[in-house]
Amino acid sequence: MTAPLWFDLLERLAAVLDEELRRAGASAGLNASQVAVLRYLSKANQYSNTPSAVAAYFGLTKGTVSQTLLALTRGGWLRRSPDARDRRVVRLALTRRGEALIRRLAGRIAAVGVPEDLAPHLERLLRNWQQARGGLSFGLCRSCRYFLTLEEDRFQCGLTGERLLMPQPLKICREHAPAA
Amino acid sequence: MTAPLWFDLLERLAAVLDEELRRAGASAGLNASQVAVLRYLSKANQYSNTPSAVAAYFGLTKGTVSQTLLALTRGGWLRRSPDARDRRVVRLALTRRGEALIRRLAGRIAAVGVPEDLAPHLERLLRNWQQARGGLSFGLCRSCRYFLTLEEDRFQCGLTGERLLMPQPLKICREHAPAA
DNA sequence: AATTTTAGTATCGACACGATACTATCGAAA
DNA sequence: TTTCGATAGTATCGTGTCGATACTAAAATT
Repeated sequence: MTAPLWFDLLERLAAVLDEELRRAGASAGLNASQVAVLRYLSKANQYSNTPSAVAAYFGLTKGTVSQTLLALTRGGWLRRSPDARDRRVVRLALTRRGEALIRRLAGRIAAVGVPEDLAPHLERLLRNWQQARGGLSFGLCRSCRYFLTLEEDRFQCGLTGERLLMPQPLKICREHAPAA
Repeated sequence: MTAPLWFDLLERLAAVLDEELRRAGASAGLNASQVAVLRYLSKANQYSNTPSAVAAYFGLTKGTVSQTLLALTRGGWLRRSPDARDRRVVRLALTRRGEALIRRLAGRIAAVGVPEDLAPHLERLLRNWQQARGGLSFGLCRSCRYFLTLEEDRFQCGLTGERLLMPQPLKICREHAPAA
């Protein structure tokens, strides 16, 4: 029993990605995990910018994530604020420093020339794999089964009923459900 | 400046992969990094089963890798043996326990149904990215510029001149050079 | 023979990670 | 409305990762 070729290639890509994250954080004294968490939070929508969402995204325990968030907050990369409606919840947002770091990383990545039609293939792989594993999809809000377009530039979440303001539809949602 | 979509998808795939590795090692008391190293060594050819090759593959320092290999050796997952020709070199090989663990992981992955034409896309992405970064490719021996087929089932490395016995051509090589 | 390069180990400190135990808040049921 | 369970999060401990630095030994070069 040997693993399929796509898995071997993905492993190699993951190693390269990890090295990229490590390099991006090195000058700032951050490690790859910390940079990965900042990246996630820079893309998380209003339902997904909490410690438990981070834990679910990376498949880690709340305790582990709590530690990483503590380090990032101490370093001034992250800001924590209490949720207005549910006082158990902590909202996480990047500071200006954090955003600048993520932008620098994005700039380096954007320089990599890549075939046009790649993204759909990666999406298919991700969907199939997640379906086989039965986890959450963490897809883009806009691509969700519950995403509603009321009019031009007016959107709503069919699950919570809340209005979605603009960059939210382009972000990651922990409640994301793929189209049926 | 925002990162391209393929990078976001790859990040998510890497998180899922990491979770898979963590799960595979959990019952054996191994973490994701340790499982990743075992996976690499299960695929490394005769030029690539050494501590420095592991370090280069993952973009880590020799010291870091040395620690991980120590833990794996202590746990009986890995066997170390001196190289005959170069006495500085340590050769690494999985023990039967180590191979069994990797086989179990491969079995779970093989159950994931994936589109047929995926691998070429991943390969293109990997080549482009690595070219942009200027690192080693760690491709399959068989796909190397220096790989020679003498006759049916007789192969040779054009770089070292050595004969390559069979499963070597199917494995990863640290000296791999993509076809021009 | 002297020097440089390469392969690898040893040790330290910061942090990741899971496990366990804990607090606080929310929500539902009696 | 009290009780009870579920949920969000933190605290602490032990093992291991990781980079930095310093080191040994063998090979390659001059």
